[in-house]
Amino acid sequence: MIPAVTGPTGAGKTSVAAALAEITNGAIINADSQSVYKYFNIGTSKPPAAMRKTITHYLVDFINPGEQFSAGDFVLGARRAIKKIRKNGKLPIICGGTGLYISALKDGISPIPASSEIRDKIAKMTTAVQLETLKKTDPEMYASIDKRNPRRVARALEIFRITGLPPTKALKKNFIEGIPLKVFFLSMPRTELYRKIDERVEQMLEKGLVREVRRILEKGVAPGASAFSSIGYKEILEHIKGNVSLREASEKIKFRTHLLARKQEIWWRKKRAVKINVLGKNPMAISAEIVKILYNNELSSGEKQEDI
RNA sequence: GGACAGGUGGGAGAGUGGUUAAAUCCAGCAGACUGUAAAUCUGCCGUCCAUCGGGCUACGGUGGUUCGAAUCCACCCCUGUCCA
Repeated sequence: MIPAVTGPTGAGKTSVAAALAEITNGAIINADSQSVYKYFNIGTSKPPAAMRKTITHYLVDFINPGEQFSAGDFVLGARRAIKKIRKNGKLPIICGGTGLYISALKDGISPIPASSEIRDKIAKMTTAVQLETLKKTDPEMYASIDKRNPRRVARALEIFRITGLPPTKALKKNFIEGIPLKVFFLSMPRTELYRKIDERVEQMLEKGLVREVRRILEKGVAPGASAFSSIGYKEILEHIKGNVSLREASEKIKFRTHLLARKQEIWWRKKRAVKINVLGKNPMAISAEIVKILYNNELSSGEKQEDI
C-alpha cells in the first residue's frame, strides 16, 4: 500500500518522508497546496534542493504563481506520478499537509474542473440569487449545503453550469476512483507544536523571507496571485506595503500557522489515519515505525487503524 | 512636590446611571467542508448548575450617592506624559 505522511505544519513531515524514501527506495509526491508554486520557497518550507537531488520529488515547484492549482489537478498529477514511480520500481510516498488533496486521492473525486470564466459570471450574482438558482436546479443540494458559505454555493452552481446537471447527480458521474492509501498522521502535543511553529517562523525570517517576497514581486508576480494568499506571504506583503511592522507581521504569521495546524488536525480526526506520536523521536525512528506498520498490514488483512 | 491623562474580562480596546457578563478585534477551544483548502464557512469563549433557563462573582481599592453604578462623589493605591 502507498504510505501518505501528513500532519500539522511543523511536525516534521518533510524529513520523515525523506527518511522513509531512503529506507524503502521511494520517491516523494508532494501533497501540499502551496509547495506546488515556483519561487515560493522559504515560507512554504519546501523540501530543500539538496534533498531533491537525492530523492525524486513530484508535484513540487512547478506551477507559476499566478496559476490556479486544485484538488483535481493534484489527483491527476499524483496518479500519473504513482504510475511512473512504480514503473521505476520504486515506492511512491505521498507527503504533505493538505488534507483535502490526500483525501481526494484516497477516496476519489469527480472530474468536474474549475472554470474561471463561469466562476466570474457566478461571482457577479448576489449570494441570494445564487441560492435561489440552486434551489431551483438542485433542491437536494440546496438542502444540505452550507448557505452561509459563498464558496460552496458558487461551486455548486459552477458544477451545474459546466455539466448541465444538478450538482448532486453530476458529482457521481465519471467519478475518478480512489487509490488505497495508508495515512500516517504525525502528531505532537499542541503546546509543543506551537512552540516549534513559532521557532520556525523566526527561522524563515532569518533565512530571508522578506527578501524572497521582494524578489518574487520584482519578477512581476502580481500581489493578487493565488500563491500570495498563503500564510507568511500575505503578511510580509502587508509589511512591505508599510502597513505593519515586521514584528507584527511575524506575530500574525505565527498565529495563523497555529490555526492552520489545528485545521490539519481536525481534518483527520474523524477519518482513518494512523496516528504517530513524534515528540522526541528522530525522523529515522519514525520512518522505521511507519515501515513496520506498512509491512504488518500487508501481511495481515486485518485493518488496524487507530483513530486520532 | 505640582499639573494633566488614565486604570475594563488572557491581550488590545469600546462603553459615561438601568435594555451590560459588558461592543469589536486578537489569542484560545470545538467543528463543517469532494476542484480557490495555507482557502471558505460555523459554534463556544468569567464561573457554577443546567434543556429552555437559573445562580454567583466581575470593570484598581475602600467607602458613599441612588430604587439601580463599570458609569456620579470622596479618599487611597498604581501607571503614563508634562512642569518643577
